[in-house]
Amino acid sequence: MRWSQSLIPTMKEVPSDAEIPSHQLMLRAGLIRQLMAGAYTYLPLGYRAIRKAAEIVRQEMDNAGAVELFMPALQPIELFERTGRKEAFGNVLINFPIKRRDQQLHMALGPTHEEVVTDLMSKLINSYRQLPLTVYQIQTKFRNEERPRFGVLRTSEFLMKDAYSFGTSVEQLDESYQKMYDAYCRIYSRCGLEYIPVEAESGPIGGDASHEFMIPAQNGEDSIVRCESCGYAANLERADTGRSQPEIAGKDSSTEMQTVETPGMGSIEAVATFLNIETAKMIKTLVYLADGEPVGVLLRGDHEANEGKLRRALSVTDLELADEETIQKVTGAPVGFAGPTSLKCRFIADHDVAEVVDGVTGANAVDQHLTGVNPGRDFDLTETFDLRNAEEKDPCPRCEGKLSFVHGIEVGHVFKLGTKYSSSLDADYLDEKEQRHPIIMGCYGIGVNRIIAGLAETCHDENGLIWPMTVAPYEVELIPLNVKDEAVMQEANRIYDELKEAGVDVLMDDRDARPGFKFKDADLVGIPLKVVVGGKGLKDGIAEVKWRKGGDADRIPLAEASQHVTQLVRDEKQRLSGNS
RNA sequence: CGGGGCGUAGCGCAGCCUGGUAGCGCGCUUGACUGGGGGUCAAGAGGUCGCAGGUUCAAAUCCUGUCGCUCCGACCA
Repeated sequence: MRWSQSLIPTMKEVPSDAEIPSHQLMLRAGLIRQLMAGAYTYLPLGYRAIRKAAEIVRQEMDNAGAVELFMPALQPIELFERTGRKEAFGNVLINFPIKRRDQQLHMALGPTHEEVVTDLMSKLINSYRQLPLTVYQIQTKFRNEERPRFGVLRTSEFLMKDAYSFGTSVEQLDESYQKMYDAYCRIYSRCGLEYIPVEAESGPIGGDASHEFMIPAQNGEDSIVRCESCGYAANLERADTGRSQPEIAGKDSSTEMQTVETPGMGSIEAVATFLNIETAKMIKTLVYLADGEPVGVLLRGDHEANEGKLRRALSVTDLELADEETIQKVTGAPVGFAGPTSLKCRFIADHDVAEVVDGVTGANAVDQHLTGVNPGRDFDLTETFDLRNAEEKDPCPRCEGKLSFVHGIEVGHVFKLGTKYSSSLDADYLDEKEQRHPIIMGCYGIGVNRIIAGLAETCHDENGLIWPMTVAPYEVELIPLNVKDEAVMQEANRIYDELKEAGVDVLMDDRDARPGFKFKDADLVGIPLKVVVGGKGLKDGIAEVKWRKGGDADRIPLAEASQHVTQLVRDEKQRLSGNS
């Protein structure tokens, strides 16, 4: 492609709306342009990168034995009603009524396709002999994001590869899951991404195993908890801590429990400041509604509740913070003054609560707190749980190590679904004995746009993007320095034709611009290999070949230039693809 | 959904407080020079100041409303 014939609107200045590097660079390098909040056009360069990433995904899916199909983005709302996800998605599900003749139809734009595939399979699968089966598609998904942000990272419309496995047994599911897991690892390495597979919360959907694939990045939305010594890695939502139930520490303390006035101080911060104590001295009491029943949750003042852990500890599916009315009823006080000593409902406590000695907690009365409170003495405490978010330096759940944190961008998620959808949508098969069973499913997603955004976010320097060879919109940028110099153009055109002939994706900057200008644009756009043909080199009969990522230029005789470059491109792609 | 910020030329911004001719840099067009890291000179084009209402002789500027974008937080099968 000749630059002059393409549409590559590079920008020298940083658009004011873009905050994070990937957003700024994708805009500046002419990859994308915004239509509205959460919706972007992929310009020629951006779209080529998307297609390259999608092709890698496609190849690895095919290799893993999945078959590609293509489902409608338009879906009847009834399917979501049957699985209960119209409710679960709520406002995130884009849906609307449309008129067709004298009928009123209600449709949704697919936020994902569990319903549609499961419905499909309920019609196509009858026998265990047809299973296992894994299908996938690469398709646009729609979600009404409450808050689109970070440029292309969180949008209302995005390209996703979603795969679904169908099997007759947990063993088949495990096998499909493992194949997808392995394929994902290959996909991210081939894309030149640094990635971490982490244990993940599978959400209300359930399932006993789930992994997310994360790109470690400063601006990632997710917090990843890691152990350097054993390699344990989990999403903060899911991360266990290696803490165990401690001795109940203060039950023999001689400090007396006392009531103190804390007018208007309904927050941990306010009370701690007022009493001039550490927040770790406080016992925070949160009131939740667990499957409709009020439950008190005790945490140390400086800790955060982890709702996934709470759900598991309480064995409930529905969990939300209680409303003011419930809190008033259970504590006899407005929000902010709850404590365990006279709570009118059951409560559970985190391990660290047991270690608080002479602590401070709510008195279950307006504008009053209690000091000198000791677990086991002033309120019953015999059993404690891991209920809070992991924190830096917590003990690892798997070894003797300590936990540390990194931020990550989620680029993939695999999980075992079980029979949630097959049960509600009647996707059954008959086994050898003519018994009917729901199909056991798994589901596996990859955000294709996020691969691109993740690369932009992590692979760049102060001058611009630096693409890996496998996903780069073009593999080689050919830069004739003076378009008006016939000798230069003759050589450049020859090399351009030869590279194209050899199957190399080459972009030639044939614009009549000054060299410095073209160099700057080349750096911004980040094509991995640059070939410069200019007057100076021409005199010596050479072209300069240089990697975008750095290093000196190689002077290659003009006659060998295209062959040399073709080999470099092949070697680099080979390197990123490993042995496959 | 709660809290902040910003809407003035394609992009980045000034002007608004204290009402009276709409400006700067980059980009764009034409020409000349120039030609190895965003070059120089000259001449140009480009704006319902987000939108609607109000106050005023007069509104980019003051008031009210509204829409959009954005950041922080909540939410995110």
